[in-house]
Amino acid sequence: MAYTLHRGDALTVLSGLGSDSVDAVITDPPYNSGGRTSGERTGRTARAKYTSADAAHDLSNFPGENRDQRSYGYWLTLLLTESYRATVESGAALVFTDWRQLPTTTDALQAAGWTWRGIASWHKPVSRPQKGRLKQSCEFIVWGTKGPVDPDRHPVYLPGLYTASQPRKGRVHITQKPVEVMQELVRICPEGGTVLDPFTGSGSTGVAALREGRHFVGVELSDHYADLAERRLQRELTRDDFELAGPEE
Amino acid sequence: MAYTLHRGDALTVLSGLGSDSVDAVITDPPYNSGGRTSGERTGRTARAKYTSADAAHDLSNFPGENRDQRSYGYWLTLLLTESYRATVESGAALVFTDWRQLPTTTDALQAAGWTWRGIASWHKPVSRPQKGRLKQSCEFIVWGTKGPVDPDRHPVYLPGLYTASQPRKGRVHITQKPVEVMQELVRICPEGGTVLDPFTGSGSTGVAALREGRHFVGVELSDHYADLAERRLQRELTRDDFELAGPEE
DNA sequence: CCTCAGTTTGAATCTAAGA
DNA sequence: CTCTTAGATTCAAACTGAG
Repeated sequence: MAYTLHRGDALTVLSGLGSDSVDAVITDPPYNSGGRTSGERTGRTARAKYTSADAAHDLSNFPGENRDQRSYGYWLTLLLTESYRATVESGAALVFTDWRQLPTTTDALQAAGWTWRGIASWHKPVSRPQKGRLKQSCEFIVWGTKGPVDPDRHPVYLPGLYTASQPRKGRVHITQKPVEVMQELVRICPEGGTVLDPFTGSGSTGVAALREGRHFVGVELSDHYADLAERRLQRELTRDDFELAGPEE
Repeated sequence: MAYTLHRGDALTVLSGLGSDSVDAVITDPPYNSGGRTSGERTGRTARAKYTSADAAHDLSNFPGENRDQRSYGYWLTLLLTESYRATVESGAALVFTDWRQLPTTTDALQAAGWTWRGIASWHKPVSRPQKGRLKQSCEFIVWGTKGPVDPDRHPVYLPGLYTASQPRKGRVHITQKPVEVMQELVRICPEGGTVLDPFTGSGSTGVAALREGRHFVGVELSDHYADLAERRLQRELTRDDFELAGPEE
């Protein structure tokens, strides 16, 4: 298995990728959510929006959270359009989103040419309860394919609900996804194929891909997170070479 | 506890309901999904769409499944607008939907004046796996309130994920919801308050409301299902009188 | 290696005060 | 007025560390 990590803006890097060069796009774009007013959504940092006021941790901020609603949809469409071009026929796209951006995400996916196939839920057992409300304990995975599903070429059965808490020990990103969830999801890509994640962050998608025998192509804008991802991906390869066992963080 | 069951078209009956007369609207409208083309969606009956050809059960068909996409959204907006009028300030609406109609449902809810508050998931563990795909094992509950949430008047904490299989034994409606899920959801209505369900079907929402100490107002167009619902609701009241314990179906 | 008690915190959400 | 910042809320999972 091998990986490539591009440093730079997702749209710019994607437009340089070859057509039909990846088998699946699995990514967690900035949600651009978190606030009732436009000012609250666009004028605050991700850290200010998404970390509890009483949290003691000191995780780094991440960029891309300052678009208004209209331009968020437009930008996501452009991004998914370039991803579509880079993906082979009958390849899949899996896009994380929260409840607020779910309709925008399904619109963008379809506008970009993908055939929308469904919505899966990621349930986080540890989430803040709210008086007088239903808890927001799920994030969502909007998914689609480039053209028809080809079940014979890649006969995999995946769940529609994933339950896992965010990593706590060794967590390095505010919105870091659990590797065990990503390991299930990367199986939508055929073994030996290539997974693309235009928003690599700390690299959980890549780690999962390598562990499951898929190649990985990532893009990350922030140097801080690109360094982190590089380290985690490198360690994964080394571990692979020496056939070490045992769980990572 | 008491219930009222209106027989007739939901929109017509709702427009006759008094303003601010109910505390929560909890309903499962016809999804109008289940086909990729407009022809597939509108040309087949609900029974043909939602049951396998070899299913042994003999569930009655239900109407309201023949709208095209645009008019489905329009109709749902009208319905939620009338429901909004009938609901007290800070009352809640909980609307079931499948993945295909989710964006239309959040649009309709907001167009009708409700403040959209979130999306909860209902997970059905027993659902058909699909080769090359993520399983569609979740339906969704889009919810909102009429104006601000009033957590002090009604301090309840509800989950964001509900897990239960569709009733199999004793199931009388194609899309019948598990009573245990509905019993959790009706708690969004203050105790002693009134729950409205414009698509009563076999009456699971009403049964749950009565069991949890809420009044119930239902509307059902089909005589077949209205009779069934009437019987189940009546039995619930009788059981209540004699204080019988133990599970139903 | 287990149990048990104690601690921490969440892609939240809202109010009130300050600038 | 608007925009920003600080503070309060609260359940349960997941982790810590002692015995």
